[in-house]
Amino acid sequence: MTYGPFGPILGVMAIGRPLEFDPDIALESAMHVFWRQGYEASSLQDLLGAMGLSRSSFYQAFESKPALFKRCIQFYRQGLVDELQSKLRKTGSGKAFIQTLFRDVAKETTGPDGRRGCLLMNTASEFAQSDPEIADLVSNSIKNLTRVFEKAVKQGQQQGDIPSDRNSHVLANYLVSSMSGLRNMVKAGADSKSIRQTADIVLSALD
Amino acid sequence: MTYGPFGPILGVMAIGRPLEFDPDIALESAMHVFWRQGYEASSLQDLLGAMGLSRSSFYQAFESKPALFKRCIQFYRQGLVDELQSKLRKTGSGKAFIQTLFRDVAKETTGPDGRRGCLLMNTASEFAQSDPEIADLVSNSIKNLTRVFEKAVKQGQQQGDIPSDRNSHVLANYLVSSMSGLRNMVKAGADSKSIRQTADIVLSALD
DNA sequence: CATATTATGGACTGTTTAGTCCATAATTGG
DNA sequence: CCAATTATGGACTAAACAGTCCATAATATG
Repeated sequence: MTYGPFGPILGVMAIGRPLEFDPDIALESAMHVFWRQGYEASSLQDLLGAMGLSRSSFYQAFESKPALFKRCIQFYRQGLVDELQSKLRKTGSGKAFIQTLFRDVAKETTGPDGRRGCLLMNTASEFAQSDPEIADLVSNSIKNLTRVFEKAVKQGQQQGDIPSDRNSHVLANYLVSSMSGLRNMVKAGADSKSIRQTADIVLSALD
Repeated sequence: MTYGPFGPILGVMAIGRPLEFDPDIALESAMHVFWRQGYEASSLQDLLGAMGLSRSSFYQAFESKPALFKRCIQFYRQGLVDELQSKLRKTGSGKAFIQTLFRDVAKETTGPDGRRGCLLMNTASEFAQSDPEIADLVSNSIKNLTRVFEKAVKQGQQQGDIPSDRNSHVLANYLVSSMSGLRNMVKAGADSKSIRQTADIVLSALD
């Protein structure tokens, strides 16, 4: 019994011809296309090119363009939340974690991956409430994200770096909103210096 | 000599068959479509329907879809800046003007025109820097907008309502960024109460 | 080696897209 | 009333769009 490059899963060998691509890598490639260009501006051809798939393989594996997009959002959310939680753990200080996060937005003005914002906020902007399923997906993802910020705020309060009389949930909402605004300023063409200055004012709410 | 409904301008009677529509009203109708749906999601058919024009009349008067969009952005910017300046004048207090503006975002969660954000920020989000002409248009429009905020901040400082040791330009950038974030939270589905709470934290930077 | 099953490549489809063209209508000026 | 000019309606076009279909390839199992 031989094993294909992407099987077996849980010891169950798939029957029939094996996939010639890694679905997770293809999904991630598609995510980057949507992240850079948005949903409407990403054609199936763009996506197939980035994923390295033929139409047949794509439709067999991902059902449709909207279905792919929804999976991309979940994939993005998962990666983002994991990354933030890991950073928070490593940093130790709740306040320092938040400060670094906001100050680093100034770095997003350069490079090939600069000025692409956050996929969740980009999607909120593109769809607003026009598609209920996507609205739900975005809303829930942002709630997840907010929970990480809230955790960081509470940690900062316990560590004596953030005033304890503040409502951590409200502060977390404020941070998410501010991050969204900051990143949209980057998209609008703001330079690194003004982003950094704005970030510092945002952060002054934690003092 | 008779006068058509939209002529003459400056006493010059146009030769040939007169327009059957008001170009400014048509432009405004198109603007609302782009505002609600974004550029890519607005088909020519959507636009023609809203403007009440045939294809021929449209292309004769507005050249192309991208050309129309650019005019819509300028139209929006003009209206927005005029409206804000008028409000600032009427309010008298620079700080109160800013406070009202931010607190009123909470009202944007309801009604048919709710959750559509700001056309300029929506466009920044949709295009980022992918189209140089649009990037320029958005960047300049935001600068205009920022100038109004800066004026309000300076006024507030002269009136003793905002600390004078703060850089008014940096504060203005912060306010524009925060407004963008707040409105994107509205698009993401945030409720009126949390928007109001976030707005109040944003405004605490003026104390 | 045969059969069952799934994956793949490429051709194909119907729809929608932005944009063009032309015959006709409505106006001004002579 | 006629010529010049501009506007309009509607048919038309070529390209792009998302999605389908089918013949063939590659694997596992018996």
